[in-house]
Amino acid sequence: MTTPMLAGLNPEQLEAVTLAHESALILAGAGSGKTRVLTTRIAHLIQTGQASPQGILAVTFTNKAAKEMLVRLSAMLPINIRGMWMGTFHGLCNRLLRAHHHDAGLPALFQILDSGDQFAAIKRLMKIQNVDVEKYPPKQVQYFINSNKEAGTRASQVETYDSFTRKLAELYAAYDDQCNREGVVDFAELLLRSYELLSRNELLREHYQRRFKYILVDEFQDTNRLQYAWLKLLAGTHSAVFAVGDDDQSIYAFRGAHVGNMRDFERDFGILKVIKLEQNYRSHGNILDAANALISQNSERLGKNLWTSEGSGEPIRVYEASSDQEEAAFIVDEVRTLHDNESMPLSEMALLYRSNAQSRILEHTLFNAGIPYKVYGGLRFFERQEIKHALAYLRLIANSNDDGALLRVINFPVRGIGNRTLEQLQDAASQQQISLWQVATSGTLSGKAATNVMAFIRLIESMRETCTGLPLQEQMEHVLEHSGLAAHYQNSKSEADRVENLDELINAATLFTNEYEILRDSDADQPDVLTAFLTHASLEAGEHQAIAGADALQLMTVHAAKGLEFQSVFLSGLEEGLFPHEQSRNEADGVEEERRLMYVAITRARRRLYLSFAQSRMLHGQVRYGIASRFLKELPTELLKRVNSWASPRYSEPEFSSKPANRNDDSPWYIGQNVMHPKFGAGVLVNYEGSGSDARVQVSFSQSGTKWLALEYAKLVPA
DNA sequence: TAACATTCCGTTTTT
DNA sequence: CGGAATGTTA
Repeated sequence: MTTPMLAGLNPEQLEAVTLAHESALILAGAGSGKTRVLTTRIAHLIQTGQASPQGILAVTFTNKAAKEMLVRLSAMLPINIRGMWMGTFHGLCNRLLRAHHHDAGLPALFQILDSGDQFAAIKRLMKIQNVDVEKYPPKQVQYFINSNKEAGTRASQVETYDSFTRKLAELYAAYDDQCNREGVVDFAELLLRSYELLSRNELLREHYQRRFKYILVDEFQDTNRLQYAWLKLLAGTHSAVFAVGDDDQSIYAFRGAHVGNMRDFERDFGILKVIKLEQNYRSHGNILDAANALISQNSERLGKNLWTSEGSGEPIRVYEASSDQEEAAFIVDEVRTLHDNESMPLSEMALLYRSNAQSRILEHTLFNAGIPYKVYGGLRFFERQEIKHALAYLRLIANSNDDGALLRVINFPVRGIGNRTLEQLQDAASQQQISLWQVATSGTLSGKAATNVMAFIRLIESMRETCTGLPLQEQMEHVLEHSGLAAHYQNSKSEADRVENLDELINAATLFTNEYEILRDSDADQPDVLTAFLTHASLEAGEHQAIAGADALQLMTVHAAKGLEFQSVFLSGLEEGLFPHEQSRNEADGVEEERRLMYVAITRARRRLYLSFAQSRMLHGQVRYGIASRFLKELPTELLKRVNSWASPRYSEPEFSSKPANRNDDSPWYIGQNVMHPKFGAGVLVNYEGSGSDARVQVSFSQSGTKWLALEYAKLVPA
């Protein structure tokens, strides 16, 4: 009685999909069909009548993952999935808080601050309170607030042991007051508020506990403590929680992810059996063997070994470059060869690096070679200045107490409202503990400033009046036109792309409205379309790169590559200090997290993997000399193949000396060596070529620049 | 208020 | 070195 839906699942996948009403931990290795298992289980539960769509809550970490699940699910199930709660933690918390905003102590139209908005709000608060930003960097205050919220700690509960932490706790309290006055919540607040709502309100809690018989969690290793507590609360004692994750791919500890949640889950939910998905459908054997060998060096693993039914494939290619430039040149050459001779699409190749700074030289080299490439990780659509400005007008229409929105646009475009006017407004506002809007409308100001401010107030009010009841895209057009934003950007010649983005924003509004109407039909208690759109803008900031289409090489950090796969992967900068990053050495389990990151990088490759490192690299405007990453030495040598053109045969056995490699065993010269020349003085050896009597070395002299010298003739001595 | 100069800083990042 | 953020001047 196997349904077609279950056909093709391997035994472990099948076991996971068809589990009865019990909580389970699914250890899903990279490329093991995790998303398929999740979606098939949901479909199976519904199809067999074990659950109705409204009895299911599925939570993911990113919007992308949520969307993918939704798409796959609707392809599997003919029926509408209305009533099912599927989304990110933040999205679901938002939904809960909208539905019960009164019980949660929030205004119906509360707005959501993204991290940038939050940062601005904190800086604003500190300025009003005259806090020394040298002593209390706003970034640190933000981190303090967020990590406390993620630990479930309110300002009043923070343990303070000195004047410094007391001040931080004080700022935390003041910040929360400010948010409450303005009717805004930050990301962490969405979760904490939602957690507190459920924990305080027994009726509500029991209602949802009864409703969600089945809870499914994706990327469980990335959950933080608050998210886990939220899940536990929601699950109660009767829900079956299906947690899917991979402890070996936990790479977000630095932002609060707590892998320990996996062990806690086993304990707290009395998990009897952990299902391991270890068959990999992505990579060839050599790549998996390398990944397994590497990750086995970590302690504290739940334990898992990937395998494939496919062959071992090609060896992993290792390239040792003399410099970052040469490394880039090698990669570009190789990319071109793969593309031209083996007709591999550029989009099937990824160029990965540990830190964003590394992309510059790679981009530069690619650009000069005329190879199309696409870098992931820039500004996202809804984070752009012009978009934020436009949305600020809409936010003010929805909620005029949003001081952050008001400050962003009260004088943009310029309306003759300068700093001194704003200071007057701010002083009065903090004095009376009311919003800037309330001060502005109360007639405290006088003179020309008052006239200008009143004109602004009237502008917003007239916009609000006109927009009420209009379709979203018409509201957007009206606001862009009457705020003067459109004209402002049209008049500026250097900002043509901003005009395009604003047009795109109108487009986005139209698209959003169409999708939202369908959703609203199925669920009546959804907010109005404007609030929903503003929420969407905060919670889903959009793609990192707007321009899609043309075949292009994919450039990104290893973090950004998680979840993706490519035919060929180039992993660059495998040097101690860079990967593993030197800062990771000070952190508890820092190197283990870096190793997991390396594991993620390796397992992105389907067929071909290149690992490269450079003996010298330009960093912070200075040449730095590095040695091969320890991670290279942790890979079995029989899986590797050195591909340096100059490598002498004896180096085909990979060997990464702790000292930068000599070319000849009998040569005293190595890259990075300090040398002395009778005429040019002190310098550093940066490159070499040839051998024997033809050997030449490149030396960077501190006084006389960089020169090539024939070793046989130059009177060079080690220094 | 905008253009220009200066200073600071430098892992990874989604919501 | 290069950018972002802050400070200074016309």
